[in-house]
Amino acid sequence: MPASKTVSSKRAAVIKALAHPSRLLIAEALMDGEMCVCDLKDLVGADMSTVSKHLSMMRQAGVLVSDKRGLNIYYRLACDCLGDFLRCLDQLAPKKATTKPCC
Amino acid sequence: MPASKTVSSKRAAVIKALAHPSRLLIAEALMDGEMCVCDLKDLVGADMSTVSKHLSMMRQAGVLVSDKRGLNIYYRLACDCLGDFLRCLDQLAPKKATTKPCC
DNA sequence: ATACTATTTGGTTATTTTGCCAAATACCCA
DNA sequence: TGGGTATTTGGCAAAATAACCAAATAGTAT
Repeated sequence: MPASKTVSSKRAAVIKALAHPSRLLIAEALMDGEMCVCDLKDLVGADMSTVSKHLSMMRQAGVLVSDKRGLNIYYRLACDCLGDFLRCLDQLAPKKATTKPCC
Repeated sequence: MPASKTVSSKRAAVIKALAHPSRLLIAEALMDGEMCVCDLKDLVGADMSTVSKHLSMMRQAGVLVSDKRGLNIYYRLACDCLGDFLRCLDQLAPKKATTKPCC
C-alpha cells in the first residue's frame, strides 16, 4: 500500500522536527526523562531564544509535550519509539563523497 | 548515556535525508522493493534532475543503495527499520497552531 | 565508432531555515 | 503591587535548501 503524497508530507513534517543536530540532541536527552528549557539551553549551548524556538517547533509537530510546574516549563518526548529507530540508523554507513578517485 | 553533539549531528544528517515530502515518498515506495529512477520520477512528479538529486543525497546519507542493471539504476532501502518508525510517528497528534484563542 | 537512453551535474533563482538580539509575556513570591 | 525569573515572540541577516533548465556523462546497442 503506497503512501499518498499527503501522508508523506505529514510524516515528513514530523521527521523534520528531528532533523537538526540541536533538535535531535534535545530529543536524545529527553529519552532519559523530562528537562526544563534552561537545562536544555545548557545542553545545546545556544541562545535561549533559539532553543525555545526549536522546542516550540518540536511541540507543534507533536514530538514533544510540555508541562509547566513552578517557574519552569518541562518538556518530554511524546513517544518512545525514537531509541529503536536511532539504533537502526546507527548501523547505516554513509557513502563516501567521492565515487571516482580524487583529482 | 547522553549522546554527544557529534553523534547527534551524524544521526541528524541521516534523518534529514528522510525529512522531505518527496524523499519520504521515495523511501516509502522503496519499502515495497527497488525501483529505477524513471519510475521514481513518475511517482514524485518532479523534474528528473530534482529526483536524481534527492536520490543522490539519500544514498550519500546511507539511507539508500543503488545498483545499475542494463540501462537503469535501481535504488533500494539500506535498512528496513523505517516501517516501524513511521507507524509510531503516525500515532502522534500535531498540536494546534493557536494556543490562545484567535484575535 | 555513432546514436540513443538513463542518469547525473552545473548553475541560477526563489524560498525556507537558523540564530542572535531585543523586547514582550507569564507567572511566582515577597 | 512590584520585582524577579523563566520562557516566548518579533525582527532581521546569514546560511542552507529546493526546483528548474541546460548541458554533461556513462553505458548500451546498432
